[in-house]
Amino acid sequence: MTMSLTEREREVLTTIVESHIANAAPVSSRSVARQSRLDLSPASIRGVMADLTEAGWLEQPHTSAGRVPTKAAFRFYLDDVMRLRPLPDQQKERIASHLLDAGLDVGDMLKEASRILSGHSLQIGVASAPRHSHILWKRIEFALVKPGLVMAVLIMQGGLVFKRLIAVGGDVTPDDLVKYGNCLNHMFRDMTLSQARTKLAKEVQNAEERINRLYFRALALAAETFKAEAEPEIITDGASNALSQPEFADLEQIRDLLSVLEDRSRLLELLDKTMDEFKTVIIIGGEEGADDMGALGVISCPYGSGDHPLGALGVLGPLRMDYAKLVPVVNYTAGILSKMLNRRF
Amino acid sequence: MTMSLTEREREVLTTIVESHIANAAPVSSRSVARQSRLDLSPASIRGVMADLTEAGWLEQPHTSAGRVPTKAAFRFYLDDVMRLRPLPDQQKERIASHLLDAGLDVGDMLKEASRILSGHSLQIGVASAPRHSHILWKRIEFALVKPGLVMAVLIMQGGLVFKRLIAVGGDVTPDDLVKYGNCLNHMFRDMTLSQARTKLAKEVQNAEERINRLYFRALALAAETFKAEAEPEIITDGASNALSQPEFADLEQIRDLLSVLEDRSRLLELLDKTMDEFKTVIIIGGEEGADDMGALGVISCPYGSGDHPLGALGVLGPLRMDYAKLVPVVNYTAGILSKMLNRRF
DNA sequence: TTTGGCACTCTTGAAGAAGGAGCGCCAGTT
DNA sequence: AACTGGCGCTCCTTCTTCAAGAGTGCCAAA
Repeated sequence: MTMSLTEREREVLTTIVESHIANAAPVSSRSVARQSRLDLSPASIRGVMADLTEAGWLEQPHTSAGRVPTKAAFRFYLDDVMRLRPLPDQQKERIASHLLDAGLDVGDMLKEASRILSGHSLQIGVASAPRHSHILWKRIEFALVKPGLVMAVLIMQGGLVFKRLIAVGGDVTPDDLVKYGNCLNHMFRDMTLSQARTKLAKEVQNAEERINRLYFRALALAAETFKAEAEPEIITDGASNALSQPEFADLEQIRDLLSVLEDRSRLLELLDKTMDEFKTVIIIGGEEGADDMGALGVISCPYGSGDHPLGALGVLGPLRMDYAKLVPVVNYTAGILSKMLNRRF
Repeated sequence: MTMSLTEREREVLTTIVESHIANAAPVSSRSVARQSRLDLSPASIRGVMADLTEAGWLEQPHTSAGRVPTKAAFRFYLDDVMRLRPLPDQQKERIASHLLDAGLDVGDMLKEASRILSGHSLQIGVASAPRHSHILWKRIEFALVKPGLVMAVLIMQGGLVFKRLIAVGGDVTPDDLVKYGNCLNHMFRDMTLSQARTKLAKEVQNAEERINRLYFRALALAAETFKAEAEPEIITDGASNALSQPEFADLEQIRDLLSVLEDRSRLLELLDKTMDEFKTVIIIGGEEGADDMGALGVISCPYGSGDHPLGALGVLGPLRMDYAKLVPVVNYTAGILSKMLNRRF
């Protein structure tokens, strides 16, 4: 399976993968003979297919069926063979105009993006909100909702907002709050939220109330603000239309899909993978860290401002997706989204 | 079907509905004879069942199968017969403690509530965020994110927050913003958002920039804030565990469910029904305005502060649910949630 | 009015038969 | 040595048949 393929094997394997992607069915030697550039009879193809099967690139559902590509074959196809089909201008325009209509709010943009992705793929569109590990602290403000109850509003890069209610002593005045805010803003401005969280934890340990009461109080407020688990916000769209795909005739598959869809934190991990590399990544079920996601695949691409990524978006579907078409769709959508975010600074 | 039932028919129909709820299968005359209080032979029961079938209360999947209750029968059972089973104290405690752990944020509470509901029902838990038509304006604040970009934060009753980015002229100063805020707060305080929206529309028409520039500018900002469609925020949980229910062996049913689940605005309409009446309501697929939701049912109960409802929560599942158990669960959860919200004022 | 009995219908599962798709292998051809 | 046509084999799929079982509908007797 690691051994290299002859030119002929390459061609056969590629043909099989593409045919399977197009038809969702096992591929026979006859149809390979017809479709491939090779000018060989089915009998000759059969020989090649037998070799490929033995080497782990193909599988036979049963003795007299055609062959189905294994995950390894998909990986090979994705990495070594696939030529992306450039996105027609018309589609680009449609994507861009829909996305631009979504408004200024990042949440709305992401919703629209996953709707677009699901529409173009007939699969499931997914997107992760800007991650705390990548987004910068701009300003925190506190507002006294009523005596003893403070609303903390953390404004981040790009106008992203995180809010939280905090119970405090009844003696806190609006003036105090302004001071606390200033203090914290001075300390954390332009850190990522994760950095801020770490620094905060250290400072809280060291600070002593007696020495600097203001400082101490401010830290306590910030700590409360951060108390909430960084909620893994993931937006998805199109689960019901994905069910029309033939692979989901099987209940087991549906269950896999829904459980992936509901376990947001797992989905988040997948999307995060892209961000480390800052490029489009395709993850196949069963591979490195993506076990327990059955025969599903994810195309995921980070979006962000200029040189650093904020979150990721992509398409979730069965292994058998039209990657050559969808990767450019995902890329383009991520690109437009990034531009929109950048323009706001 | 509108004609009234004899005592005997009532008893038979009730037995059939309950048996079908418990077993998810057609009910035979034999089992009715065994289960019902009536001391009759299967043959006699058969007569009654034939009558009920003719009158539209029962259906036969095929000639020699037992009978299945129609939607009308469910409606009859729910309205006239069902005795709610009181919730054991132990479960009450579990629900309350989970909900209390969720924190101060309304969004978190609702997430936890729908998780609880799905856990207790093995169906899908749903909840709608406080509706704009029912929630009161407390205070709006504007913050200048950078020149030309304003963040509007609308604080509502109970610390609920709605935020929005607005592009403005570059000459707006923080001082201006404070003034605008004061002006608007004075005008709209303690109105519901819907009322505020209506009033706003009127004022904008009448106001003339020349006469009162401040006033005009403030209104314009508020109008921008409200521009976003009141996004129908619906929280759901448990879609994948609901698939273990026998009714979802059928692909068609699954598709129904997922499409209801994805069309948030339709789901919202359903939940809104409850709020008008301010009591627990059970809606059955195909009934008044709930067509196109197939053979699904919703139990929904409003939550809110004291005398006026804010939103609703409940359980979504197949027609065949254990309503007698679940209605109290939903009620109790809504009650606790309401208490938690009230305590914050 | 109720009930036991019986014929009838329809589902379900198993078992077989026919048809077809596709492979493996081999012997003959290029 | 590489390729190919041909043939037998395997396995899936569909259809049919058959028997068993569940449940009804109806009738005649209690």
